[in-house]
Amino acid sequence: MSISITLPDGSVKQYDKPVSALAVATDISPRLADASICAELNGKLIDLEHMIDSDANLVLHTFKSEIGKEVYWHSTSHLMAQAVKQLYPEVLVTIGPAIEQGFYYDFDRETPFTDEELLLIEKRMQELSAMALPYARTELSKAEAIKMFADMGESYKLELLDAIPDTDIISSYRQGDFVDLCRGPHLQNTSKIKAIKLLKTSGAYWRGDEKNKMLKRIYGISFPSNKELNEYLVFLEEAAKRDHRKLGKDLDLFSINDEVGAGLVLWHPNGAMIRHQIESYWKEEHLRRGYKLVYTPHVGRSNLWETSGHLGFYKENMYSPMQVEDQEYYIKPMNCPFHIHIYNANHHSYRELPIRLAELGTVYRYERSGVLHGLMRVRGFTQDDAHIICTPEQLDAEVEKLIVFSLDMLKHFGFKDFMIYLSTQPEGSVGEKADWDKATESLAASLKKLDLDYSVDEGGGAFYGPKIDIKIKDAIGRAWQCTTIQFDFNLPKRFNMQYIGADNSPHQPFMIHRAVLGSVERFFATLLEYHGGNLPLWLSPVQVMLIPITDGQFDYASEIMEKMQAMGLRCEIDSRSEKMGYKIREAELKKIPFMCIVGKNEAANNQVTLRQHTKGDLGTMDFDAAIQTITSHK
RNA sequence: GCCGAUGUAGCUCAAUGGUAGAGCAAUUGAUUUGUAAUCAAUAGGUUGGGGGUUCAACUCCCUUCAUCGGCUCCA
Repeated sequence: MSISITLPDGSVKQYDKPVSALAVATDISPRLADASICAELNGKLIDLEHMIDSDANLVLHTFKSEIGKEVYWHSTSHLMAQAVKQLYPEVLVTIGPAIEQGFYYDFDRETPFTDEELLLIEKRMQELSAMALPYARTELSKAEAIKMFADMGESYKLELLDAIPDTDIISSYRQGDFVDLCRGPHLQNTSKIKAIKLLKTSGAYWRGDEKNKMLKRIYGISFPSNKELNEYLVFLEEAAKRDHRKLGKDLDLFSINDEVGAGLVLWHPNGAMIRHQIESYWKEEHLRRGYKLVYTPHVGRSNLWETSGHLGFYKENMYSPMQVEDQEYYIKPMNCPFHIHIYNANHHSYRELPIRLAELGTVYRYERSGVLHGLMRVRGFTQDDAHIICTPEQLDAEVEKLIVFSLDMLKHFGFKDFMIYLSTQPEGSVGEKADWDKATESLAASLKKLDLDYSVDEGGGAFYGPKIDIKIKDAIGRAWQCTTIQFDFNLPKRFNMQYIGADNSPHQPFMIHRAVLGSVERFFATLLEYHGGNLPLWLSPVQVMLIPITDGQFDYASEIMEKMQAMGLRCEIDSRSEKMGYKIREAELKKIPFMCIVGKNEAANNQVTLRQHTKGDLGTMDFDAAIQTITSHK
């Protein structure tokens, strides 16, 4: 008997009898064996103890791989469930998966877990880890599994089993006195889990449905060493410093005020200047690419929203109507109906298409109180909206242009990592299947042509059309949707949009609804977090702070400031009676890109001393040289 | 909306039922300074709002609003 095991580097190991993945790892190096978490046998995940009895490709996973982390955290969630069951036997277990950063487990328990209890659970987990309990896999029939979990009184597990076909083989994992329904794989034993931190608790609906009972969730994370855990905790602290809500306060960019209302943003002068720069750039780019700018009202008659269908499908996100001379008006949650009426105000020939109407349109949506989040999720926000109205033949080219445009613009702001999603037809959608297929293919084809990685969100489209979304991550790795490119099979029909074709008869155009930044508020927040508040020169509200060393240089500093302002630089003078070090410190804390220090020497020689934010002193130089240095930064 | 936590001066935070306080910021004065905090004085509060318990409430209870972390939903 001969078994050949091929490893990812192409090397082959020969065995004359069945061998475990762990043994193969040991043959490569004992250190690898120690670090290994699980393995992938011909693409299927297995436990390290799994015996390999025929030729196979084998990949060993350590904590370095995503899969390794996932299994590690999943095993930790089992460990946590064991600790919880030991401490609180009355609690029922439900599910406990690994997530992007750590794991959670949902429990059914009347009282919430307190911080003190979290510490107790953590301590028990450490004790259980020290016992090095093996994670033992058992395979059983569904009937056996039902009996086992019924005997244990774990009703949620029975509910999960219900969804599994009767003939399937079920696996369970047992460590010590705890057994859980689980596909696996798992770590060899609990001692592999070295550093544990339970982070927070929350409520979570059973199976994610708000009609179901709310369970008590515990989130945690674990690492193979304390060093890694500490690094992670430091990362969280660093991320908190980049939080746009903190930066917004520290840099005096915006505020949200109780008395004004939740989810309504006040843009302070500094924030407004940044926003102005974003919007100016946005408008220029749109004009360069054949868009027409439009402006539309903030409210519209109820008839409009009836025609558009919003009162049917979007009402719970709309504010109550206001009465004006016996007519009902609604504040707008979207800009589309207005743009369509601009299109419909005239007849259009196929020769005019595509028509691209763009607007920074402020909309208001009712968001449930628990979901508001700084600038990321608000109740009044400005979409960088546009509607592209085109013929079916123009579709592919327009979609491709849009994706290129979106990525170009996001890159201009410094973003590099995007997550792209293609969402397809959901249940209960409007429009013809053939149209959906064509539009979805068009989206997919463009993404492929541009060689972009994307995930498919099956059935995740809007009810009116498929879409492409681009998401960007915030400081702690939460993804927020920015760009969205959505087809609309609904509104062109509802508003009877038409163009006259080459055949001299009316046709219904295709419409794409899109936002590149998503909303100015959310984009601003993401931008701020991405740069940690250290915005590039072109976006900084104050670009240069002039720092006279004594009152004697105030006039000279004013002269410099006027010259800079004439060149379009945004600068201010710190004329307070403070020491230079103090003024520098303040300018650094305000993250102003450049400081221009002028003392006796500079004034006498018509020079300035430049200092760059976070970089320090750049030396004394002539005015022109300083300008050149400053403007060489974008 | 649901689960949990939190709400004290502009900001960051003290004060566990017994006279609301500190640092920074602000104002005023002094200081005229060479690369991340000069010194002093002054002012700043219905302790988120409302109600209750108590001789007495920042502190305990109820309610409401907001914020934070999740769930659900979404740009």
